[in-house]
Amino acid sequence: MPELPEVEVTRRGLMPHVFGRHILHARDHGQALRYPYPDWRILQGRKILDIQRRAKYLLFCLEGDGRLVCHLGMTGQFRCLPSNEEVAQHEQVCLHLDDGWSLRYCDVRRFGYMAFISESAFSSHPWFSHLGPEPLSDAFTPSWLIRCCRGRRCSIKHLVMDTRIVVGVGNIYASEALFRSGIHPARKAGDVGSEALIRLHAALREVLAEAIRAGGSTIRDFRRSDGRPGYFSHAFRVYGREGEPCVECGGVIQRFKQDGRSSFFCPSCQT
DNA sequence: AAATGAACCTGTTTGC
DNA sequence: TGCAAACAGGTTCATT
Repeated sequence: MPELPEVEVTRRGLMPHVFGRHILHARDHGQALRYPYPDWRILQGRKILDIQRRAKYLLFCLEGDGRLVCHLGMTGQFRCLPSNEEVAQHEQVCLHLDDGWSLRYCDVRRFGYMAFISESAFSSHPWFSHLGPEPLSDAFTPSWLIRCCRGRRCSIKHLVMDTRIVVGVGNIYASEALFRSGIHPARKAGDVGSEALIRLHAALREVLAEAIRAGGSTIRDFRRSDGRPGYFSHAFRVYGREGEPCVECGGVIQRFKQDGRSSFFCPSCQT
């Protein structure tokens, strides 16, 4: 489900609830996520100093050493509920806080995962050691994107979804950014000219930033931590719009299968 | 090196 | 109406 904007919106929504709170205790409800759970005892009594985001990971930074790292997979979401409220639908993990509220991790498909990672192990951890730049940071530059594309025969869509190139871009925002920059998703990355790549670089930042401002995209499952949906799905120009008219030229948006998932594009605006 | 497919799960939508 | 197939926003692993 969640691409960078949805994870960032979740992070911002959770911050006021958890900042400075101590974790009384944490537990799971027995159903496994993608990987085994951490030993919850390590969180007991710890103070939450910050929530950071790297790529699509949420990082709960704790007083003392280490962070609780969470990935939402396809359908994961965090909710804040009063501790005396019963287990939420599809709730997998509950962190009880010291103010009578608790943080519930809910995940229908259970593709998400969590781990406790100490500071010393963090940067060399396989989930983090090969990640490319954050798309909204200064580290992500047009020239970096151009260099990454040089000589590459994979499709441009595949390339922008490769976390070694740039993080946080999934199927929706890749499609939207390629539309905005007028590039066909199946074009070979090495064949895309630098002017188009400069447009793509700008479009990626634009579309991600706009989506964060709109509270993310809710297609079906995504909810912010307060339960509200995200509104960016109304701003989709190609994603999920097969057969509908292009907002630019009035042509018909098409869909095709690429890397096992749907790609949407306008055949006259994207070449 | 790079492309493809399967796997992890459940729920919803689509088509016959 | 009922049932089966297809599909869903992510990542990793194995196979061509």
